[in-house]
Amino acid sequence: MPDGRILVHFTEMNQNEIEQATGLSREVLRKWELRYQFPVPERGPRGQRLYQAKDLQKLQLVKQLISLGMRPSKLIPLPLSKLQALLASKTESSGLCVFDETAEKLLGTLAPGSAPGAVRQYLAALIEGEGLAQFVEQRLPVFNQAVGDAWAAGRIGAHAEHHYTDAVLVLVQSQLLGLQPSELQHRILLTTPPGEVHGLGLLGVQAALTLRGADCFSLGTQTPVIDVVQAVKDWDITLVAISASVVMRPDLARAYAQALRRALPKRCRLWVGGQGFAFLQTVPVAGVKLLRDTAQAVKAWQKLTADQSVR
Amino acid sequence: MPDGRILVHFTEMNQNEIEQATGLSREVLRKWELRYQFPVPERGPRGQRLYQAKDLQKLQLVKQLISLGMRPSKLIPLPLSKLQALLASKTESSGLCVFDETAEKLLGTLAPGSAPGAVRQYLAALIEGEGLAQFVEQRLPVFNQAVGDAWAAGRIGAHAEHHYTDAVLVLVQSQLLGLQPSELQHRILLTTPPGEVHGLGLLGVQAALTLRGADCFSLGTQTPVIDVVQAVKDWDITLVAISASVVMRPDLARAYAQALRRALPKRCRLWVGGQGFAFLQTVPVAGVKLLRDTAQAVKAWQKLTADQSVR
DNA sequence: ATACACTAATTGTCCAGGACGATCGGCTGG
DNA sequence: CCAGCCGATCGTCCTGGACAATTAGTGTAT
Repeated sequence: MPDGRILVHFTEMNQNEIEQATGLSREVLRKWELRYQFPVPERGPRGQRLYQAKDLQKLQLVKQLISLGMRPSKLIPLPLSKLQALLASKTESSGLCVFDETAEKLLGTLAPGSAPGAVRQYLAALIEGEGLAQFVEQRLPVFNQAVGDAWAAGRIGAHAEHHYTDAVLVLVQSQLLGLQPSELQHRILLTTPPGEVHGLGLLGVQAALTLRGADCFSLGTQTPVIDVVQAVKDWDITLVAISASVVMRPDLARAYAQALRRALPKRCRLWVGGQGFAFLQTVPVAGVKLLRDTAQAVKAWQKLTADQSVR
Repeated sequence: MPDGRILVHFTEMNQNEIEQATGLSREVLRKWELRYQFPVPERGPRGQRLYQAKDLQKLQLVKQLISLGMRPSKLIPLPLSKLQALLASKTESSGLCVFDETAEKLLGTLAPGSAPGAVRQYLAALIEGEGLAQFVEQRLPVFNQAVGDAWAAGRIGAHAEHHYTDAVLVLVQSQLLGLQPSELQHRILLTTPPGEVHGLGLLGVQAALTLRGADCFSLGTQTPVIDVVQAVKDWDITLVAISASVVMRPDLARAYAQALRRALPKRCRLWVGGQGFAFLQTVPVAGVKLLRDTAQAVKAWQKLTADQSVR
């Protein structure tokens, strides 16, 4: 039985590693060090910062709380225990934690100590039982939220989240393989902005639309504007769908949407979705359609195809 | 018919965009500007650098040539045409360009102007015809190389490469779905270092080993050391396989391997492969096994299981 | 008391210029 | 022809400062 807390093997990490582990840039960490005296790293022989593994957890907690709307200056002076308490109260109060029996079972298959193949088995059984459409539109959004929350709350590790992602991807994609598009007036291109590694939201849309006969092509995650544009020109794409999760910084998401809209041909539609684009609801960008969830995407797709058939 | 060269829509990009499009960091670009007077960006109202789209191609070319072993100071002063000529001669002379009829056909399905679904159809037919094992071990390495070269030579766009990756991933993964592991003495964890986005090499190994009864789990790409360690503890992994492509910087690859070896339990084996780890052949790291290709991985796996059965 | 405008503090990003270690290339002597 | 040395190259990290954008706080008018 692993105890899940054996990180003490290496006590020092250079800023490259800390950047990868926390998602906080060098520059931000340096400013924090100057302004709040945390984290104060050791120094190597040439004066390089050597961050200590013991600071890692606090940094991760602080980052999560910031993404929940709190301010760095209030958070960083707090001790670890306070931060954990804060996070717990925040995740509960915000109604984010969904109470769903199926989702709870899923989290059980991801919890430390469970077999690594359990998730896939569980998901496969679920798809088998209720069908892909039901799974993609009803279950998947709840599951994704639940897994994200469980990770944020520390209930499951980052590796478990990746493992869940992998399982969903494999299962859903293989189900989609056999389907033939019936609606040939549109070609849909799907991807996420650079920096956004979460592709599951997109997968949900792809599955839902493919089930309704759409002709979808995925570029995977993190496609620069310029490559999206190339693909659109090359393949005569008529609809681009972009997804971004909460972890995407809103200003970067907005910049991406604007740059893309500017660079795409006018006749190509641009749909964006996911919590990373939620801000568009208050401040829309011309020519960019915001979709709150998979269901809305399906609706929009049905409307689109209906309109075009009439003509 | 798209002409593939319509990038003039937006002429200025901030350093965030240029970083994503070229893969060159802010700092490197600034040093180049100081040392070689290229690229010299426009400046925004606050003095920020606004890189021009016209410099993009040259930067990409220079980067490719550097990765082929040339020096920046020799390359950057050259005009675009010289760089293109250099790249052409380099890719030809280095024997990298494989002459393989099947690979040529594959590239045909990826070339500008061809239908976006063609790759998947072609690959599916190939797998159907010759079986997964043959495809994974014989075709895939050649294909990956060919696609990578074609991208480097500008024959296909970055989007086409992503599309190829997506197609292979979906097809192979769905084929693997039905297989049950028969060799239960080892659990294998597969991933790539942070910064390495190419997961196809790994997929090849995963497929080859799964076909031989191994129990493989993929964490996707770009897993920080700390998360790999967590997964190993959590799931009682006994073998970790890491892959890195040419684009991975050797020093970072080495640092990753060393950090991982240090942090992993002793009883957990560590295998690395791909061109990104080729340098290990001359300067090995203790406790890290280098595998040149999928075939060698298969061999090592067979040896491992044979040894263990004897006991 | 509530709404609103306006000022002050916070915070992330960018800039300039410098230092340094690792690597590369060429030169020299054997 | 080759090993070893030395200078040039090149990417990374450092410091310290400026600034815009956002947020928080204060005061005023209705």
